[in-house]
Amino acid sequence: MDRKVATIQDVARIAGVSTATVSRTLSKPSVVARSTREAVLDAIETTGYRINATASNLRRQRTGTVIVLLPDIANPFFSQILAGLASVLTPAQYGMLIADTQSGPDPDEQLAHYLTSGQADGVILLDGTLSPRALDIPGRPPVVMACEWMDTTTPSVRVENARGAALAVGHLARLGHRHIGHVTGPTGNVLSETRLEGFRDALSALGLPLRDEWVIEGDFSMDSGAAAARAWLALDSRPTGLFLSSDQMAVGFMGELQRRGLTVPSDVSVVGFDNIEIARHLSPGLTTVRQPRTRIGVRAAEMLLSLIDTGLLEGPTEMIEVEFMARESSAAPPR
Amino acid sequence: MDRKVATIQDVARIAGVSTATVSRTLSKPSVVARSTREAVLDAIETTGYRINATASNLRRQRTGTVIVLLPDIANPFFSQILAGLASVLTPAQYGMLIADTQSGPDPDEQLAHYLTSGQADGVILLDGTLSPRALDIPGRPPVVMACEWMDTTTPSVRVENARGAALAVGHLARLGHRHIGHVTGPTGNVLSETRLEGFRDALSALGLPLRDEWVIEGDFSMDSGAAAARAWLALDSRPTGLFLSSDQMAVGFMGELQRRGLTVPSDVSVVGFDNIEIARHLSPGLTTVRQPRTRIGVRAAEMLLSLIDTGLLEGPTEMIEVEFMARESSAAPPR
DNA sequence: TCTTGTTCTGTAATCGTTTGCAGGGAAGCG
DNA sequence: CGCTTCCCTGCAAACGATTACAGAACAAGA
Repeated sequence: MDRKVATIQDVARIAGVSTATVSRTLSKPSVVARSTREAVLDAIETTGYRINATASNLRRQRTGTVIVLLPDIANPFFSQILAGLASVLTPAQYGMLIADTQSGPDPDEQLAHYLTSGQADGVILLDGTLSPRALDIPGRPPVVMACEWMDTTTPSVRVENARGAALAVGHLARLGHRHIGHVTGPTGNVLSETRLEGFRDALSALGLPLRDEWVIEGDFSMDSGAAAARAWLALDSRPTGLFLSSDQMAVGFMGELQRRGLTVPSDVSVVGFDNIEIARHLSPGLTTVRQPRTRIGVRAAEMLLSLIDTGLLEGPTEMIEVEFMARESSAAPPR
Repeated sequence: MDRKVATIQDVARIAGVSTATVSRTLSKPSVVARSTREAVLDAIETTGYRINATASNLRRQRTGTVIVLLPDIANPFFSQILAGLASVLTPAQYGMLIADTQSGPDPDEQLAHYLTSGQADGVILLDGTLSPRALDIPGRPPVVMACEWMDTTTPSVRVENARGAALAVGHLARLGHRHIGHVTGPTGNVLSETRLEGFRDALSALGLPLRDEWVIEGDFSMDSGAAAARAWLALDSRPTGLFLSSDQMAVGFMGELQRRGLTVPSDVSVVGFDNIEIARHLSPGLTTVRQPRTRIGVRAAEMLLSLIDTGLLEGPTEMIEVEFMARESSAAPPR
């Protein structure tokens, strides 16, 4: 009976045609005569034939797979980007192979492995800390970076990080804050650097003071946000408004302050970055800069597909707009 | 030069042996003579040869891929399970293909598609709402369910959901609560049902009353938690302690109450389920039931690999322990 | 010397598709 | 009626590996 899965040969035999015709019926139906096409489709129906992707890929010299390399699968920030990627790749018949750069030994090595192994038609790279030299492989499949980036030549999808920082600073300034601080992401990360720069530029454009001790180092995590809260408390002169480079840090920051009996925004105004889902469910709701993460994924996937199919691209980098979300965690400074 | 990627033929030619020998050098080195082995390895080195996975898989009638089917990629709850899966599958040379059951049209159809398409050597199923009939496919690859489950025959990894509920109820009762309510997950979901049942059983075991209106329907999301807060506020007689079937709902619940000026745990004690990262960063810290999600992923992957390799399994289901985490969101009821 | 066994290697078939090429037949045209 | 053109279809060669089988070389034992 069904002891074996049907192959194209079985279909061909039953339909009384050659395997070539069956294949063509599936790939370009327009070139086969209507009557044969129907016979073939009937035979496919009765046999329950499903095309063997491995064989097809071997013959067509492709893999039907794109690899998504991210620094940390467990970080929920990426899950929505994955959703965006999947929404484009799945309909285009590409599978998404997910790999974690942190789990293996050497991340650069791992990238090189995937680029040379021929296991993928393309790579989506979400980790900007790899070295650009790792991409120096002749004949490698196309690579698109998303969120983070490494250089100006590799195609990438980014958000307006500097503008987001400026929006945050402008908002705090408009509320009356003159002493504004910042909690950064990890050093060396392009996002951290770009947002910090945007923060600095916005301050000086507004003629506001910037003290070194008002820039507290974090690493995007909730824990580092809680640590930043303790650092802020320990300051002699505390900024009244704070822009944190990620919502996760803002959550940790506010939580730590509240557990110590302080109140946001009465004691300090807080602005985050990302607009993760929880931002509007917190109390107070977290003022933040929205990054359309699904859209980032969608655009990155579209760019990659275009590179795979045509090898061409309109522009090397695509900039995605951010949007400011004012909520209750920011208010006028205490007098 | 490097215009083409080297094949096993190139290696064979350079090493002066047949392709069979090259293949053997790679798969079982012990059967080839030491001198030839070294010559082959040298040739591999100079050509930069990498085995073509597609061709190898075609010949060996496997795919080197397992498919992970989950209800919603964007849900951060799953990302840590994915991390656990990856930590086992990647070292075992399996790729992880991620697919979303909600994105496509008919989830059952989608599962059937993956089971018959021969695109995977195994399937990890994280969605228990599919119909068990969808697994009724002769010769299908092995399937392991994780977190949720559908029947007693399909291998699965679960946590002690009923016990978790009992721990939550016991904790509240010990604090002095006599009126305890519950916010459920979506109806039809096994986790919702099992936790609800555990909740009911625990109440009656303790001789505590259960009113129907104290069971509020949710769907695991933060939004539904906020909605539950409004429903709780609208009750004539409100339970003083509440067990919510997910931390996300607890977050939404507490946030909504706090924004309306109420205080947790003074006005109501809250216990969640999952112990997501944010639980300990909230203010007050969220009392909850910990599910070791990485471990769930690890065990599910190990079971699947064992099924793929040997077709055997020790037991059909594996139960993972939960752990109660008392924090500040629960306290003695208001007098 | 002949037989037997061991160890290593090569030949060639095979996995299930896709696709360039060529041929058969019908239709159109002069 | 002959020639060209156009559809449609089949033949057969790939794609790049794995592996059953057989054969070669050599050593050891009788």
